[in-house]
Amino acid sequence: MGIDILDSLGIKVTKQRRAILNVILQAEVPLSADEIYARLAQDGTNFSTVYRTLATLAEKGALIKVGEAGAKTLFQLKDHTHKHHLICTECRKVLEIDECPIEALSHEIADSTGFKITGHCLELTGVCPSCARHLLKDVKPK
Amino acid sequence: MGIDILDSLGIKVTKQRRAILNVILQAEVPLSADEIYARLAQDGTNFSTVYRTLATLAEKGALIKVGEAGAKTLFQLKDHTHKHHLICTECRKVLEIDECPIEALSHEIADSTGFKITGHCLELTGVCPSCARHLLKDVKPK
DNA sequence: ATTGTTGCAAATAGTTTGCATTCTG
DNA sequence: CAGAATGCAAACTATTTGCAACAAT
Repeated sequence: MGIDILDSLGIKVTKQRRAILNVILQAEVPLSADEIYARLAQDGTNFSTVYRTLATLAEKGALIKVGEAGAKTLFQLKDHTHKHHLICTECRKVLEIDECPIEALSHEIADSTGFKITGHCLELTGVCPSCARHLLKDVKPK
Repeated sequence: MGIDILDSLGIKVTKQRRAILNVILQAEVPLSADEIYARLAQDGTNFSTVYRTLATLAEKGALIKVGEAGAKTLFQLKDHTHKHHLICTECRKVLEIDECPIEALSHEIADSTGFKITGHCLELTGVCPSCARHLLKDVKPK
């Protein structure tokens, strides 16, 4: 599983890369490098390898980076079915959003700016219902 | 200049804060902490103070953070006139985009998810005309 | 056999923090 | 004057890199 993906990118198929890709394939949400590393612990894959593999996969276009400015980078499959995220600023829970109002916009912008548009990132932040409840009771910790 | 902003946030007006805010007010594009620090060099404002001030201003809602995941955080005024960005992946040039197709979307999403939507971030990436030209000639460096 | 990939440890980059000092309201 | 803000240096966190050993094509 995932071998075909690695193969089709024209990079060597190694045990580590398969393992990393599997973690990502099995995840329902975008993961950070250290979350991926944690789920890999038994396999004895090195942290540097995780970073290098993620960088390679992102460069080859198999993964995309998401996440807020200044926060840990999250990685997810560059999915055919294009998804955006809604992130809870309290607990960091991530929800997927279906709509993507950008495709249309991007042609327009390419024309007016001369840029070759290669990607976009749309993220909404908010407070999820469960955190909202806690915030009402407790004084906000930290 | 900018004093009224600080005042209205209910925080103390100091020389450093005024200087930092002025740099931001005068910038036409979002700036990173170190860019702000650089433009402040003569004023002898400390780097920590820059970070602390930016954090405070962002917390109070006067600034927003933008920028790609994993890259340096950029700060800009939270403008009434809501702007998004188009960033060149080669030279990091930043262009502003006028349209914001999100406002409408966010009500819809708030309803369906129960989240209280507090913000959003939309960014497009691409290659600017000038970098596109260079990429044609040179082999891409690095 | 050759070249790309990995592990390890050390280096960076960006950002945050503790504490004594200084300044604003 | 009291509490908030600053400077400085040191701590952190996330990420990257040099190099020798190793594995995939």
